[in-house]
Amino acid sequence: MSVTIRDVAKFCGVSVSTVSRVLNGYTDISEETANKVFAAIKKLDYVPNNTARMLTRKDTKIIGLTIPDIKDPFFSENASGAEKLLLENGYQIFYGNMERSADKLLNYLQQARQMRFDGLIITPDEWTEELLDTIRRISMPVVALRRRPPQSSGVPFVDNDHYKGAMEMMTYLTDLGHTRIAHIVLPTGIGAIRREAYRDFCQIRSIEARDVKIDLPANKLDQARENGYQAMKRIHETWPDTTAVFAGTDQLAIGAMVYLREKGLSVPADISIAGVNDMDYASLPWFDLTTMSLNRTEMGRAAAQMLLDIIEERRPHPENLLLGTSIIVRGSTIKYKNGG
Amino acid sequence: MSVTIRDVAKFCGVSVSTVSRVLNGYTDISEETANKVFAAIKKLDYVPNNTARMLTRKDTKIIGLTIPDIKDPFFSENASGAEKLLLENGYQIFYGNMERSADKLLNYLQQARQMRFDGLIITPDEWTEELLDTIRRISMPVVALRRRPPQSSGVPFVDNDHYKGAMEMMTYLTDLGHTRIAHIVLPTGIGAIRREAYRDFCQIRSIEARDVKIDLPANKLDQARENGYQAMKRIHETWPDTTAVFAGTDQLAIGAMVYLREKGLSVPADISIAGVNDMDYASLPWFDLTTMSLNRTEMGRAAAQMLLDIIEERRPHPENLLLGTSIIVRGSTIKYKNGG
DNA sequence: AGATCGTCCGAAAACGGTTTAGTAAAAAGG
DNA sequence: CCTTTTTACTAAACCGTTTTCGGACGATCT
Repeated sequence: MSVTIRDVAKFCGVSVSTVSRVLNGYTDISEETANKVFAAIKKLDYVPNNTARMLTRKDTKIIGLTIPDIKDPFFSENASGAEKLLLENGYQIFYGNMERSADKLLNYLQQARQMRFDGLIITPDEWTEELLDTIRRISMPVVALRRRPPQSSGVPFVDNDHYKGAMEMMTYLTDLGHTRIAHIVLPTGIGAIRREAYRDFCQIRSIEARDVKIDLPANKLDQARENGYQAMKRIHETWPDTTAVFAGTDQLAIGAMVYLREKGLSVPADISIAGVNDMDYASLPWFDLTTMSLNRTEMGRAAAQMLLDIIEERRPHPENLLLGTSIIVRGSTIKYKNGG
Repeated sequence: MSVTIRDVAKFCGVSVSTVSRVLNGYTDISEETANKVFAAIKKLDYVPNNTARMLTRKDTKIIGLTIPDIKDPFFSENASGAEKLLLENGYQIFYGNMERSADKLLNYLQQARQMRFDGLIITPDEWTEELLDTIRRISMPVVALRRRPPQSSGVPFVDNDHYKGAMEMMTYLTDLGHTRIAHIVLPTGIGAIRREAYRDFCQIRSIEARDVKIDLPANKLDQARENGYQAMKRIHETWPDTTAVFAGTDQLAIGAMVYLREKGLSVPADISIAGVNDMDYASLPWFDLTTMSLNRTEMGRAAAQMLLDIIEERRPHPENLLLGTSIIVRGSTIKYKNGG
């Protein structure tokens, strides 16, 4: 069919192993032979068959990277951060789009095993027993992104420090003078962590905790805006004197804004709103949204670095990594004005 | 290292070829043997080595899918449409994130060749000679998405019918009574097609063509909003009596709205605005954007179908495919009111 | 001159599957 | 009862690389 290493060898009258050596940059080759081989390769338009190469070598230089939902730009940025570092280190990336399905993930892990990937970066929506079991069985380096695995699993992971971030946001809001602050909680592990921070904060400052949890399963978060709307409605009906809302997502924040707009309330004059993520349209003048910004690409990069460290055995048991977040202050939050 | 087909064979006292046959569903196997083999596979937790399998077979059941920019949700939806169909047909998808770089694409094609993919769906930003040459050399089925290749290339492609869609949009706007309609042109092939439609339309209806082209290279379209702003500025300064704007993208449309907002002009009272794509936030009440909606997932699906047809030789030379678009009417466009 | 040492290269054995060709035993046909 | 066909399986070649081991040959040392 296509031209093989044997053709190249024959063409320039050397052995197959010599050609292989040249290709892999061995030094025990005379310059003359090397040149002959390179010329032949170009002439015959020879391209090594990677599947054959993978078969003999123990490594494949492929690492798998799962994306929970390819339509969500957040994950895309995660991915591109990881990709960059991996490419620089000579690895190929095999993306897997999970579409928020646990089965797809399980299936992807099997594929990864069949193809003998060198490692995996995964972002499961949930850590089930079955998942942990599969990870154990495929016996390949895995690092987790954005969803903390059980400690017992031994899977290292990287995420933003949502606890600290939420604390900072709450500090910022109270510094503005707000004391009646509601919180819209995502139905995910991250949501839980931020709620913990929120409640801890409320307790420390002795202010009332007003959190509302989105009641959607984690695999349907794409209707975030509608949920923000509903959550804001509940907040407004339950605690009408709320002066600030910390939403678990910019999407939720904007959903909340839609509700307020309908009710004729204005942001930030009547109520301050903050989100999380710094999505690209958060800065539009209509929203001008104060938000807790996460290190999107940096996270992916860090996870990739951690994985490489494991694969190339620079570190046997890397610890978990929590990246810092920052508050981006925009116009949707202002000082609390008594009776204003 | 890990358990191979030979281990399975030994374990249940049959030959390697028998196990292979069982795995591949051959019928000349007694039920008894088959069961023994399946049991052994489960017991030993055997997983076939896909790289070895790929080496002997001529097909790999892998198809490559390039994404120009993983951060752009438009392409993501393309991809997920294609992915669905391909998975259903037993293919794995190997995504390639091009980050708008022609070099990355070239490199990806080389990889595809080394790994012996069965086929490729690509969305190049530009059709260069080098690209065409590489496609020719890798000799594998390719279909193009969203960027029309030169006819001579023989590469089939699928896209939305932008010419027809633009015509429809212009018809819609003139039906509303507008005659001074500006058009913001994308600096891509698609932009050119729509401009052609726009100009043809203007000529037919004897109205003035007012098109402004974004002067950004195709690989920097992420600043679309800023460009929409600038384009609207130019329109407003050049033709202050413009009553409607057809923007090449929702992003551009929103950028235009930002400008108008700054100038104290209101949409749609002072000027009607329409976009293209029906991005998820187009429906937000602040924008409520009339838009030309494209078949995002359907496109990907169609391209995948076309590729499968070629690979499985159902069709030797598929023609190009142009999908229909539709106008989604929202509040950003209204009837032209003379002196209103 | 013989022993020792580098340098450059080749033969052959993997790697883990698939597939072709063939065979022994059982069933069917005459 | 002998031949043909079918059934259920196996041996071995093959896919295209990498890698180990060793060999030839010229240079250097004693």
